[in-house]
Amino acid sequence: MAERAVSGARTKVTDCRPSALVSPLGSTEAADLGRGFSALGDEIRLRVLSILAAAPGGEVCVCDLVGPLARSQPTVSHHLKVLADAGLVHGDRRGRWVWYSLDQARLASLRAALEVGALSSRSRSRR
Amino acid sequence: MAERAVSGARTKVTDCRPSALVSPLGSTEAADLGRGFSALGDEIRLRVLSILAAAPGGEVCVCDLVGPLARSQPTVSHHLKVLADAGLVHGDRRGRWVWYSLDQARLASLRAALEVGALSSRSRSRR
DNA sequence: TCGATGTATCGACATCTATGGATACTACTA
DNA sequence: TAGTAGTATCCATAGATGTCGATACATCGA
Repeated sequence: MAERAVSGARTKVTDCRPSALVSPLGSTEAADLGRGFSALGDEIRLRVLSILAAAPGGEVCVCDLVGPLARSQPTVSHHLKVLADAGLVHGDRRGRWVWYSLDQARLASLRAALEVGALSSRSRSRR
Repeated sequence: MAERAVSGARTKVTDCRPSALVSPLGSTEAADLGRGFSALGDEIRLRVLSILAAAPGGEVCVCDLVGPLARSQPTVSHHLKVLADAGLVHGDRRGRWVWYSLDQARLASLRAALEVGALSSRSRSRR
């Protein structure tokens, strides 16, 4: 492989073959994290989470999201489903309304995954 | 609006109008975070970050990614561009090779954004 | 300068996703 | 039992995205 320059100067290199570099993040875990971050990768959904986080009691009725988000009710419902499927929020029906709240554990696990240490080693401390 | 049940019992409610609930996360910031998380929302790209994080010296040559990721060279290049555009990695050409490394500050800022406190209040501590 | 090698870009394609209107479902109320 | 209101699902559509072969670009060595 192309050896790293240990201190500025490169060692003599003639080829660059795929090395024994083993990804410390397995496909399964990467896929799970990917689903979580993918759900976070949308402005509307981030604003939903933000509203939930800021709400007194930590929960918000769907009817209180449609207005601030400036999206149709079906679209808001769709985003809530994406967030729920990703494990980031949880809906609780009470009568006609459904109240959504954050899943802080899931949020914390995604946050933890962004630590360089977590990215590079999953050997121990499986969150 | 549909008032929250303060302690189990709901107060009498007759309607549910959009409230003065103001999203504490502005559209601009949400869009920027969204770009970051969107880049993280892919298995291949997460594995790239993982490999970078685990690499001695914190950097890896593109040629050492194609094999482990089991994707074509153009595809790997595409993903690296997505990560770079999102500010998550940085490429450095040295001769024929390009070495990529993590942008740990960007990673940290995304991680910080996932704290419930950060989600709910951006008033102070603008990271 | 020419050939070889590593990387990025282009082009095309299949798939995924955000969006919202129409509508079904659920629960409250008269 | 209707009628009403809040939410979810269905459907269609436009745009975004992942993938890779072909090819252009950049750099090194002869």
